[in-house]
Amino acid sequence: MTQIKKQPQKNAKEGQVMPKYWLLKSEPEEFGWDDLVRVGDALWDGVRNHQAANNMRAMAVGDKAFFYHSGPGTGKFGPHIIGICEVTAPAQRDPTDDTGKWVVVTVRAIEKLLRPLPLRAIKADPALSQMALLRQSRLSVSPVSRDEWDYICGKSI
DNA sequence: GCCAACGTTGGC
DNA sequence: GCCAACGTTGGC
Repeated sequence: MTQIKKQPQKNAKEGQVMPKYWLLKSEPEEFGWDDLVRVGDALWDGVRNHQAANNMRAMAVGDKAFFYHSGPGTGKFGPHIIGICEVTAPAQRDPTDDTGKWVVVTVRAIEKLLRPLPLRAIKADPALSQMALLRQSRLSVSPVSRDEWDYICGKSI
C-alpha cells in the first residue's frame, strides 16, 4: 500500500491547489455577520479598489476568510473579527458595476468565533504584527498568511 | 469630530 | 510626469 503524505503549504508544488486565507471587512450597519448567516451565499459587491479587487481575483472556491466588522456599530469590542466564511464562487463581474471593471466573489458563513477578536488585541499581539490588516488599514479585502490564520483560529475557536 | 492613510482627479 | 486638491476609508 502506498502512503500519500499531505504536503505542507511551504512545500506545495506549483499548480497544486492549496486553500488561501483572507480577511473581508464590512460595516455591521451595512452588512454584518448576522446578515451573512441569514442570507446564505452572499455576493461581495461594491468593492472599488484595485488591490482589493485583485485579491478577490486571486480567490478560489474553498478559500477561507475572516469576517471583520469595521466602522460604526462595532460595539464594546471596537473593530473586530467576528467569524469565518468561505468562498463558494470565484470572481465574476460585479452586477452593480456598469463599467465591467470590477468583480465580486460569493461567500458563505461557516462559523462564528467563540468571542470576537478585537483590532486592539490584534495590534497588541506580536505574532500578528505583520498582518496586512495592520499594514494597510484601508484595504477592505486583504490576505492572511497561513501562520496568521492558524494562530488566530487556535486562540479564537 | 478629528485625523492619518491613500486613491483619484485635473492643471500644468 | 509631477503634484496639489479633494474624496473616502476607517480608527480613535
